Amino acid sequence: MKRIRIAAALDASAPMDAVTVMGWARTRRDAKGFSFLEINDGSCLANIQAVVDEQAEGYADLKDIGVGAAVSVTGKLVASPGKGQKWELQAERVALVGGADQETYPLQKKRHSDEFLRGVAHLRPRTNKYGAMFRIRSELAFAIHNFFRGRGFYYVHSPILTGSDCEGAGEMFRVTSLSLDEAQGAKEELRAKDFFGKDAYLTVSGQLSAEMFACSLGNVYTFGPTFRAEHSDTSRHAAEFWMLEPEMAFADITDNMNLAEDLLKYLTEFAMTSCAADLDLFARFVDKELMGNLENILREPFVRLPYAEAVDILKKSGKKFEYPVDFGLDLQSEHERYITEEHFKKPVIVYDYPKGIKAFYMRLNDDNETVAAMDVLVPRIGEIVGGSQREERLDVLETRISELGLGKEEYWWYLDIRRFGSVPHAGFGLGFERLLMLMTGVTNIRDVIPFPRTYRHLEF
RNA sequence: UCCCCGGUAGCUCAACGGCAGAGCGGGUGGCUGUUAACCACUAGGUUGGCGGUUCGAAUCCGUCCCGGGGAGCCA
Repeated sequence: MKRIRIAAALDASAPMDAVTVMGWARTRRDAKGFSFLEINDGSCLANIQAVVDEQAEGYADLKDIGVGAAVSVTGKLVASPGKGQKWELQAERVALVGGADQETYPLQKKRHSDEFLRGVAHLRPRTNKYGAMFRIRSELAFAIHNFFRGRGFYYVHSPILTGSDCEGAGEMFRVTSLSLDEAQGAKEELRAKDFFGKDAYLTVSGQLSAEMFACSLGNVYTFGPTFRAEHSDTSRHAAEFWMLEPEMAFADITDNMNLAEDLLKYLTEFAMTSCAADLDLFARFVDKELMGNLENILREPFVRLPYAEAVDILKKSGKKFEYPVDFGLDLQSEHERYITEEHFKKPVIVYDYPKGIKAFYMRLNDDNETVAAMDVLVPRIGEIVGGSQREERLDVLETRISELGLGKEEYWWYLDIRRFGSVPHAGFGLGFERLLMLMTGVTNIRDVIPFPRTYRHLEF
């Protein structure tokens, strides 16, 4: 089947003969003796308009070609006399490839609500909005690889199955090969019977793996699915999501902040230039302020704000917050939003958090009170990046582990990297879905994932 | 897990204690180089489930289910 993608056809510089387009009908407008058929094949947002007159082969099939039907049209690509499109396809032959019953096909020739489309997630990429979304998702994934490859980072495939329950980032999904019938008996017996002979989980983070490889290959990143069994039922959480986690050896928290800022600016610029047509849909129909917000990311350096100063700003704001503000307490959503949306009105990197509210592996600062952690806060999303310089001193790390009541044995390999050729290193995690929400103005994570998995929802 | 809002035709919604409606979509016919075309006709409902109050419930109450928003936790 020789065919031309619609994106290529609409981009033609001259008329063409014997062009075949295959795709799904978006709408059909009948006139006496001929019809306009709009076809989309997913290659771009735009449809191609085919003009089918009654002489064309297969004209009789046209009555069965409604919204959603798969069709093949062969003809001449000619300049369109009508308004709204440069090129159109003068059909010589039309064929119905796969019909769609108009009474039961769920998608109509009009706008649907996001809630409704979630119920037909298998069909929603056929809509303009979700087609655009998933093209942008694909493009930005490639942009991430481009960015890191261009800077000499290696892509590490961190494991998805893990035997350590100490990745330290929330509730984990347990993985077992035992059937429900076999899963009876004492814990030790079950472990012995199970596939790995020990407890197994789905990863919640690739960070620990990335640290190991940073301390070998230098600069690396992981980018893949991660899983959290939190009962978080919100528009910003999913049980399965993609996370990007770069890690750099011989790097400190400032290098880390620079990398995060460069990355966000690169991806923003990339989206605006390489996904312009698809992004425009979101700017027009989803978030009127989208382009302004994206330009705001590019325009100026991000604010770099020590946690202690953030607390001062919040205390002096005169704002009534639901949750208390004080040194040593974590910043709540409302606080982060105030700082980035109201006070600075641009991305803010908050760093040097009190050690009590951060993970054990973050590097203890000389003040003995704070750790070299950094969060990038952006308007509308809140925290998009969270990272730190890692504790590279064996004794300090061991003390932190025991302070927090964690078992040293579990971490033997993690500690080994501090035992043998330890170096300062730093990295961060970026939620890919939250990045997509930032880039498109979409406010629900379920609408930036092809088939979202959330608490109590495992459909498709 | 907690708080708030909602569930009525395929979709988006109206009716808010007294005969269940509109727009869009579907079907049929017409018309036009049309642009989410246009015009006419037409089909389509156990008002989320169960129970209660009432002469009478889509409407009030209870409960369960589902959807949305917010919070916590985080990415």
